[in-house]
Amino acid sequence: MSNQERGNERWCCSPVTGEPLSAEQATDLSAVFKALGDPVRLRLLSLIAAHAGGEACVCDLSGAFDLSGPTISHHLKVLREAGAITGERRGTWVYYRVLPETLQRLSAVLGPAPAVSTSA
Amino acid sequence: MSNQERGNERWCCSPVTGEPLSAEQATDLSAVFKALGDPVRLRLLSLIAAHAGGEACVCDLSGAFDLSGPTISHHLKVLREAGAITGERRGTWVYYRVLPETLQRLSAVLGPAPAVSTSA
DNA sequence: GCCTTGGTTAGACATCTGTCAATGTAGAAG
DNA sequence: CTTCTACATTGACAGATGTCTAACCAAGGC
Repeated sequence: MSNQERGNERWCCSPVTGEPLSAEQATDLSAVFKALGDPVRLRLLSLIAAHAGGEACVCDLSGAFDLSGPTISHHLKVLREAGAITGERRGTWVYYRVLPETLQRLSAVLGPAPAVSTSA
Repeated sequence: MSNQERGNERWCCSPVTGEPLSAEQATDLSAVFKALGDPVRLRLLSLIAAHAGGEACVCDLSGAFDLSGPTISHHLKVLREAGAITGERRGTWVYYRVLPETLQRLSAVLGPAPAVSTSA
């Protein structure tokens, strides 16, 4: 089996308790987990997600950390490249927002996830 | 690790879309995400979870990788220390199994929570 | 006792990662 | 055009991480 293309095979999958991940699926998913595997990035993500309007500019975020601007910028880039967030420039500021489908994918893999409404 | 004050404060939390994680929660959770942030470990986890009986010995696992025994052992240790799996020796073999509550905790944080109230 | 098999531990080493200071860029405001 | 603010990129560096080989421990079987 497993003639996986970038379709469902590779991106969506039953929980790990179902059948084992292929090497490709694991590589793919672990890249996102890795991005979340840093306290700063995980907090950045949650700050963005929880911010009013579902988006936040860097200026809203950097105040929560004792880190330099470039470091925050670096972490945001990692999250962006992992597909966890997107950034859009509006005027002087850059607004970030979460990409829910990426997080849902992880959630689905991890577990018996709370019954999600909108089908698979 | 083990006995942290398991008041819901630190261990359980609403999805990131709810309210931002505290620094401690983020540190705690990111450690587990980090453990899953490696293709080999993620596949190990899924192989264990999907194995018959919910457990697998190292001999069942190492065949799936082009890695030395010690390397597999190292990854299993990382997963164990992150609280994702446990290992138990029975006779000659060591059997590993998944700790579902850890995975569920991650899933809960990531999850868009069943459409409760879309307050934001 | 002595091997053999299954697995972990200990070092060693190259690569990756998080951080910062310095510099660069995009837009707004004089 | 110049300058200021908001962010990003570059380059450097210490520390973490993944991998290996070699050595070690545990359980059986001879």
